[in-house]
Amino acid sequence: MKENIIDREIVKKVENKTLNENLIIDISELFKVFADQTRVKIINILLENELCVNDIAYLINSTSSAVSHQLRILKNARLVKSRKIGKIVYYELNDEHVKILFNIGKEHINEI
Amino acid sequence: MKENIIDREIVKKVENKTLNENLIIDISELFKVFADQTRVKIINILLENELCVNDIAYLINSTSSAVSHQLRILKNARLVKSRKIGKIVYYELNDEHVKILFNIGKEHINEI
DNA sequence: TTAATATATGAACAACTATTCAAATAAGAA
DNA sequence: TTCTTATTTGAATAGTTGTTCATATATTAA
Repeated sequence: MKENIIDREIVKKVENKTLNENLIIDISELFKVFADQTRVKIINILLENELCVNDIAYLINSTSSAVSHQLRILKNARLVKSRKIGKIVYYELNDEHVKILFNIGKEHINEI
Repeated sequence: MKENIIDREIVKKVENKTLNENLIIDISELFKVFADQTRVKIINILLENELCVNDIAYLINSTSSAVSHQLRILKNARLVKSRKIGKIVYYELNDEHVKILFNIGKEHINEI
């Protein structure tokens, strides 16, 4: 498992600033949520409007079941929040981080 | 597949601003690269120093083979670049977007 | 009450992916 | 040359995950 060290000085320097394991896990878990076409499509159409499950499904050409599953994942990650009016559930983005991450991702793509 | 439309007015409004399919795919592909603990660990230790494969493997307690596989994925996504000196290959982050995405991800975690 | 609609949920399946292992390169040392 | 080291690579395996399907729940209308 452990490999030989090539440059001991740099390794020691870096060792002192490594983030703790749990933060690394949390960060990768957050990005996992963005790592799916369906969820990115949902985030994209929610950028400026709240929408209900059926309309989301219609707009991304999917089923309400598939969308509902993905909305649960987005909600668990605190990326969307919802409010219920009668039998309709409206979803919207939870905060600015979502938009910022989405837009920086888009920037990176455009500059490749 | 197609669901009923609940709010036709909003749906029409949103339909006119949907990003094209390819951009959505590219964005989700980009975030997929961040969606793995090993790759996030690699990005984390490369934030301030370039490092060779063996030292990366040592620092994240992995093998050079596993790291090499992941570095290839990071390189294909243009998130890292490398230079070779003798038999040693040094990897560093490719641009500021990587750091920005990483840090915004971290911010989001800290505010949850 | 019954019927229809919107959403949520659990299980099963198929597709994807990270790691391991073995082997192959590539470069320097002996 | 041969040996050792650093890195890469391909195949196999195990674990993960998104969609589908059937069903359940919740709300409104009739």
